[in-house]
Amino acid sequence: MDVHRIKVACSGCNLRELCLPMGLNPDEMDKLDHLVSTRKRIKRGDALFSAGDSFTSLYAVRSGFFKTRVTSPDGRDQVTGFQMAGEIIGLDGIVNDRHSCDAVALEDAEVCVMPFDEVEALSREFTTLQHHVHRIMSREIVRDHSVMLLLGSMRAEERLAAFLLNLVQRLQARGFSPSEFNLRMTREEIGSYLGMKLETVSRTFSKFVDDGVIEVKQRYVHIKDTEALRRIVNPQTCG
Amino acid sequence: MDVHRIKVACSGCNLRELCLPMGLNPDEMDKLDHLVSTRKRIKRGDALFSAGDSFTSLYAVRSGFFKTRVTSPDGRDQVTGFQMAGEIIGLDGIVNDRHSCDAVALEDAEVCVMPFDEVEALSREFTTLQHHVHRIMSREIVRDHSVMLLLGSMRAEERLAAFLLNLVQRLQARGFSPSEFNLRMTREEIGSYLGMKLETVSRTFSKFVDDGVIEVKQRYVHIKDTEALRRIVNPQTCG
DNA sequence: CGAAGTATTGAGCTGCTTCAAACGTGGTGG
DNA sequence: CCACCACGTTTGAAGCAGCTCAATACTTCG
Repeated sequence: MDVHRIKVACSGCNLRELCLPMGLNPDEMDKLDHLVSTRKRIKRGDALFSAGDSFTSLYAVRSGFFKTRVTSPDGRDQVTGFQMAGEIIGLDGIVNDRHSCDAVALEDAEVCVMPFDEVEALSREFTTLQHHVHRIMSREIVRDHSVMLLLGSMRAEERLAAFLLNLVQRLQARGFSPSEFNLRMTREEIGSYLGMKLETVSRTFSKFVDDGVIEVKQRYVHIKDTEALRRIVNPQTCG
Repeated sequence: MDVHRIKVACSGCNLRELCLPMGLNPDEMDKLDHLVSTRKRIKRGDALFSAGDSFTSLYAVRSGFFKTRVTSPDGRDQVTGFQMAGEIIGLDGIVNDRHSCDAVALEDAEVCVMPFDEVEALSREFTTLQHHVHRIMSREIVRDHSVMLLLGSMRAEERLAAFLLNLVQRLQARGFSPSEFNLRMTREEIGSYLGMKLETVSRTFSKFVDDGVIEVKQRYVHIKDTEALRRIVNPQTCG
């Protein structure tokens, strides 16, 4: 666990409009800079934390890409999310002072460490920050509900289409192309997230390619027809 | 929307050890009593709130039983949870100031209304309450992750067994029998929650009955062999 | 008592999984 | 530098868990 102390400021971070400092005024931003005093590098394949680890901090992804996953007592894994720059990891740990999932870097990554007791202390001072923390947790709950909808009532093609649209939308919010990107995760990890087997993920990709909706070369994906993907997610919406 | 003003106190509530006031000292409890000044009755089948409604308050279930559900643009429903006495509903609304799901009473119910801006104000005063609110949101996130595990990687029998065990465990925490209860929801609602069709739910119940694990008569369920249910959820855990 | 909603059960079908084989691809060490 | 190996991906073929469709029965309530 090597924590690199790097002089860092939220106020100068290019993610400040996506991340925790969103909407804070300069004064509040100053205080936040003090809170987020350390960063931590995680190498590809390493865990930022694991289920059972004691909970101390939230983490803001500064660069790189993570997956979170839960494991059942008999060893089955479920990927519960993929996190990219500006997103917050670790909220699962608050309730029991222990993490209940693993957070694994899918590529070399860097996170901002935010000790949770300091987050709480600062939240008591600044209404804006307090409300923002609440919004971040609520957003996670709403996101989880939409994953439940996906897992509970969509078919394989709909799941993959929804996944691609969600990914591209988040990448676009970060200034990347709305039509092409490189996946950071394997077919198996996508499958785990979407509740399907890796072979089904692969076949569904191939189906989309055959239909001219996307181009795929290994991890590279080019979305040729976003509207077609939308139609796949929302079949026969008439009216 | 008829709001009944009832003189009510958290301090005298028999759910205080399960609900929001959990772990507060008498002084803090007094303040909370002031916050939770109104209750609201909801008749069976009616919605406490619906997706799109503006968000103002959290609700603590005082009596009765709710389901929450999300609906996709093309009209598919997914039940995201069942809530019983002492549980908090409405956290989904914080992020966008609008609710993103429906909360529907499965039987005549009563909730304590907690205006969220007052919850936030009081949280700034009392560290205990602040942390407790965070824990409640975190608990919801952890719960959602375990539902994702269920939906993403369990088979029908495992899902239903996990569902029954979870239900009975929560009922037990409220002083009810650990082995028998009446379901408040239909097979279809169970199926929606568990990502299976109502016929499959019914067949799986019948299977459990044939195996001597439970007795079922319509909504009534008697768990005859809890360990067997545990073994179904966690197959071949060797060691 | 009748009607609407809920539950059970059967039979056939299908979408996804399983099992298997072959094919990249990227990293490593001879 | 290239051969090799581990890992990830694609594709095929067969099987099956859960779905669909359908008929019947039970329960509740006006």
